[in-house]
Amino acid sequence: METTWETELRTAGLRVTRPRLSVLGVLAEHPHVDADTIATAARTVHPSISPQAVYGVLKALVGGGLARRIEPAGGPALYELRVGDNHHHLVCRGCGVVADVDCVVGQAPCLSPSETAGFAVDEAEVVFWGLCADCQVARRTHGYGTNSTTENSAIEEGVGA
Amino acid sequence: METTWETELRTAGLRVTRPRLSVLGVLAEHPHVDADTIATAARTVHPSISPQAVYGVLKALVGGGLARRIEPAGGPALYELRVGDNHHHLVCRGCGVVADVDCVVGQAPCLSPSETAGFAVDEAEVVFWGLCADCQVARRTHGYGTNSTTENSAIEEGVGA
DNA sequence: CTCTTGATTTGACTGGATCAAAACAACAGG
DNA sequence: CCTGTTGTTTTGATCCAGTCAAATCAAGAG
Repeated sequence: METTWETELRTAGLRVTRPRLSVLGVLAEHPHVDADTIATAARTVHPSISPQAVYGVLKALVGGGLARRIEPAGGPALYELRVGDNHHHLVCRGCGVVADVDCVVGQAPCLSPSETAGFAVDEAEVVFWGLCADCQVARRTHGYGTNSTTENSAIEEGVGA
Repeated sequence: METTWETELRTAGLRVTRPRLSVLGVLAEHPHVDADTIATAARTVHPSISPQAVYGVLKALVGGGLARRIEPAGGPALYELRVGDNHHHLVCRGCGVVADVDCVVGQAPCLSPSETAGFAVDEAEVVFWGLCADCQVARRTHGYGTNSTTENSAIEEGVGA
């Protein structure tokens, strides 16, 4: 598998280094994670990696088109490997879990606002806010979100496609 | 005009204070501004207002449903008075200008992802990214975005409805 | 006018992210 | 295989938006 990443890195004109492979490994296992979680997870594979190195790697990956950065309001930025297929996200207000959703209605509608006001639009970003299944249960059970504040990153869930 | 805001504040169960009226005044003139710009502008009317007071006021306004907070990726949070009508935003990658757009296709489509993955969705946030008219010209003229970095807030532009 | 309660001020602090310079490693060429 | 160049990683400092807590102050009820 790593061979694939090596190829992709080279194709993007990036050198193949241990930190980069570690980060790619983490991203492959966890679809939506923040920089800090990536650093922690990557350290199990490559102990000496520093948080700043992770930022550098992520910047390089995003720049090279291997990863995508998403920034849900009110939280740290998350990174994912799914690039190229324009898909959107479901974010849980309770625990911060992010799930993928394929483009809402086919392909085109997402990219055409009624009035562009002179803007040259190149991307439509759609974020659905709500409560994930777990948080709905928690809220009904304990009266108010309980398992919420504890872990609001590092968790992930893949759905679309 | 202030009378209206006084009424709205009271209706929301909030006290009518000078800082609040100042902030509302700024928001009425500038549809999409960040907290810092609001503080600066409000100071022309009420010199002694502190940045933290602005955060407090904004929090109160958002909590009371008088203002809405939007957080475009990569920039500080912006605030606007248009609440209740679900409209979306066009953000310029060059200068950060934000313009309003009415709901893409009528009302409903915005709220139905193809797969909810068990989520109870309550809001669909749509952000269109692109280049505003000015930045398109600037980019074509100077080869690369020029008037960009200088002012990326405090500017605003109203369009939809 | 006075009192209560909520709002503002002041000042310190957090967390995510960026920057710059120095140490280091990938990989092309000999 | 060895060497040099150049892009990466490290280290450490720094920035900015935003938050928190205690003290002061003013809105509005009585």
